[in-house]
Amino acid sequence: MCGHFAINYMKFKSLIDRYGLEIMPIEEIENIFNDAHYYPSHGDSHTLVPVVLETPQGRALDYFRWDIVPAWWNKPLKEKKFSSFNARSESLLEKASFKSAWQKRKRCIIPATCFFEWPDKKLASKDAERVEYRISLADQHIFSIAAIWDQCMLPGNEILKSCTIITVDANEKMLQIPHTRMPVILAPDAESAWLSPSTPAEAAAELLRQYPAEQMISAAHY
DNA sequence: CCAGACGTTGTT
DNA sequence: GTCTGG
DNA sequence: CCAGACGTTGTT
DNA sequence: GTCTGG
Repeated sequence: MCGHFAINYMKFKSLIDRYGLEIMPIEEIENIFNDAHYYPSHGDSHTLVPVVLETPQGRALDYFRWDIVPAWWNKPLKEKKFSSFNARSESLLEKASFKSAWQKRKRCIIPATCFFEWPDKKLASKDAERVEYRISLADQHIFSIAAIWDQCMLPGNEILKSCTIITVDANEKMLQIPHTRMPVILAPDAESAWLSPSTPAEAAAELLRQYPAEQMISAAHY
C-alpha cells in the first residue's frame, strides 16, 4: 500500500532539471507550493498531486486528482465508493478501473522525496505498532513513483484527469517494517521508456519491479 | 443470466 | 465499458 | 484487520 | 480451524 507520500518544496523547484521539463505551469507551482516545506498527499483525500508526463508538445508537469477515476465514470464523484489510490501491478490488465488506462499507455510519474508506511498490524511486534516509517532513497533525492492516469467526463461536461500509484510486493527493506506492499519506484534509466507513448504496455510491465532494498532508507517518523 | 460493481490494505 | 457475484 | 461464513450453477 | 468479504 502507498497512501501517503511527500515532496520537499525546495527540491520541488529542481523538478525542472530533474525531469527535463519542456512545459510547466509556473503559476500553479507558485500558488500551490508557495510556503510549504512539504507537499504531503493522502490517497483518500482526493487531492491534486504533481505528475510528469509526455505530451505531444513535450515533457510536462501537471496536477491530477489522486485517486484515479476511470474513463467510464459519469456520475457525481461523491458517488464513487471504491478505492483506487493504488493499483496492483498484478491487476492492471484485469481490473475495470485500470485496464483501459493501461492499454492506452496513459503512464506518468509522480515525483516524490519520501513516502510513508505503517507497520502491518498483524505482523508487527507490539512495540512497533504505533510508529509510522518514512522511506527515502540513498541514491536519489527526488525519485519517480510509477503511476497511470485517465480522464473522464463528469456531469456538467467537466473533464477530470486523475492518477493512481502502482504497487508491487514488498522487498526485504519494507518487510522489516513490516509491510507487505510498496509503490513501484522507477530507476532513473527506466523513466524515459516508462513515459514514452511508444513503449507498449508489455514492455512497460517489465519496469514494474521492486526497488533495490539496499538503496532504501527507512526511519521512524514521529 | 443480468444486476451491480468497478479497489487496496489491513492505522491512507 | 467490462467484470463479477449471486 | 476481523467478523462471519464454511456450497453450487449460471436459461433446469 | 481456515477462508473470505467488507
